[in-house]
Amino acid sequence: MRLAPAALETVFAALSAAYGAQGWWPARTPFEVMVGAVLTQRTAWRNVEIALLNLANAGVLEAPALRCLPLAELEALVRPAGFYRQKAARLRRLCDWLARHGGFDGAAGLDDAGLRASLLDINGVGPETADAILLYAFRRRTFVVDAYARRIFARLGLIRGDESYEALRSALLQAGDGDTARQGEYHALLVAHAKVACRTRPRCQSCALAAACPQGSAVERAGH
DNA sequence: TACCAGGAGAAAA
DNA sequence: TTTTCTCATGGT
Repeated sequence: MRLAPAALETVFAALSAAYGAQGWWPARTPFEVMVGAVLTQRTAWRNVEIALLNLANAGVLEAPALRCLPLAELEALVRPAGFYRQKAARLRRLCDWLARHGGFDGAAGLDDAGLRASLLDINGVGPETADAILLYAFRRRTFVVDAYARRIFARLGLIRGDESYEALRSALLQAGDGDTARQGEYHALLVAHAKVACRTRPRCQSCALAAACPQGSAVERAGH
């Protein structure tokens, strides 16, 4: 599939004007990015924040400390983020992976494709989690195709919405010529927009993309 | 009260 | 190979 670069640019410009600079990802360290990426799987970010605060207060928001923590204690700390048994095990495997690769700096020695493949090899790290980690922790160029991106681009009529993850990622990468910082900003703007306006039940009256969106005009025509 | 939230992997068909 | 099921808490 193909996407028109101009369409992506229009969306970026409108969202950028509406929401301003996002400065993502909300984390202080690359490791915190990685932990947040796992914890936010199918989970609202506010619940992730509670779990992250628990980890920080326990002094285990760094890989070596978290790796040594008994699993039951880790489960208790990440419980507010939901799916806590799975996520504790996934965080543990992520720490094991870091240790195997000589820490963050060691892993950063891998090239883009090698790093992505290696991350995807971790049980519990799928394509979206891997891309979030690649983009925001390792600053590699990729596109995070999350539920928000899928929903917004589908409502705009730019995609069908049921395409495979890889098909969308490659189309979005090809259409966007931005550098890593811009890719990160793009995804952050999509998240902001999905939370404010393009929610599950869209609030089209306050939508910065309404002019370009079939959904928005449909709502307008219906008199909402 | 029911629904929803930035997935991923295993099991079943 | 594709679809369905499971994992779970907390806010609206």
